[in-house]
Amino acid sequence: MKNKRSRLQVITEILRSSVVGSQEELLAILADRNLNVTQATLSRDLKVLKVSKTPLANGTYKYVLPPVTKTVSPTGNLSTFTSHGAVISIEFSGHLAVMKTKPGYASAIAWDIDNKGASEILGTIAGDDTILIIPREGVSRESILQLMDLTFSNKD
Amino acid sequence: MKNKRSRLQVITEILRSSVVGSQEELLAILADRNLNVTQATLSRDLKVLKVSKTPLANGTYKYVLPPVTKTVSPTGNLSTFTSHGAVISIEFSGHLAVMKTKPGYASAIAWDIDNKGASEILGTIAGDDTILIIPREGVSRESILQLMDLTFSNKD
DNA sequence: GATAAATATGCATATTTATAGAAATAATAG
DNA sequence: CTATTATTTCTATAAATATGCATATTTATC
Repeated sequence: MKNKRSRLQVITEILRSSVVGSQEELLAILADRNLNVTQATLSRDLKVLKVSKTPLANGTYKYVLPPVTKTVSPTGNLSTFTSHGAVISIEFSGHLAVMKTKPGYASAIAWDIDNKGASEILGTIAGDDTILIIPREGVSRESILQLMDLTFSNKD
Repeated sequence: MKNKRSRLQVITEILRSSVVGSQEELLAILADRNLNVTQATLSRDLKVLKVSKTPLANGTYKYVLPPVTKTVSPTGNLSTFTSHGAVISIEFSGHLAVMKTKPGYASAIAWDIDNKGASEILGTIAGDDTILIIPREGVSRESILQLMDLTFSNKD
């Protein structure tokens, strides 16, 4: 159907922001948003999204999205920092991105990021091997990754 | 029974070393090792172990163990600092935590936090007396506090 | 356009997983 | 030891999830 892509998007948003313990539950939430599908479809959606069901400390369950860690493999057009292999990973939490680098590299790489002059990025803060990247509002994770010349290599 | 502990141990070993796609399957493997339990018990075991079922790229499923939280390094772990009063406070804003320390301590403590290898924490960035702690998505404030060997003095 | 191929969905149902008791086993107190 | 209490496990079953197949919808090809 036309709306599969957007449904998957909505599902990830829901799972990112709330604790959902069963497909029935998620089904209801989707229905609230006028997304009416059956449990069968949902099961398949979750499979596509690689969402896993995991037990929580409080005795309940939660459907969790796969980590958005992209282990780094540079695209054709290499920036200096990715080609040096100094960037280890980038992962998101909320609208923030955290980039891990080799020890000592963070400041240098952060400088590079800042000096791309990309409007998508509001600013960076670097420690020794960690950079906090603060995107502007409304900037997607994908576009940040693209900006960093990173491609996905999600693993199991 | 007396062998619950060891059974859980065996289960983790199995799950660590092979791809198991259903409880029935795991059940059979356990039976091979003369560990005869019912699926009901297994379901509870997996719940205790916080094992999650996640879709694989090849269209099948796999039971995966939770990320290992590394045990503490011999010297200077976090509780040393917290118990000696170098950590002044920790407070949350959104999903971020900000820890205040005695002047000059921040980097050292941040290093300790990083080196706990806790999967709950995406990264830290330290100044002189302030540490920004970025938890992974979906990680509760409580679990961050626990991780820091801190207890609550108030609400949420 | 028409038609073929590919993709997505629902229905019905099989399969899988979780849980409420009851029963068994172990631990503890007197 | 015996009674009491707590754990662990099982049986039976409920609840949740996955999937085969038929149908609808979209996309590609002519």
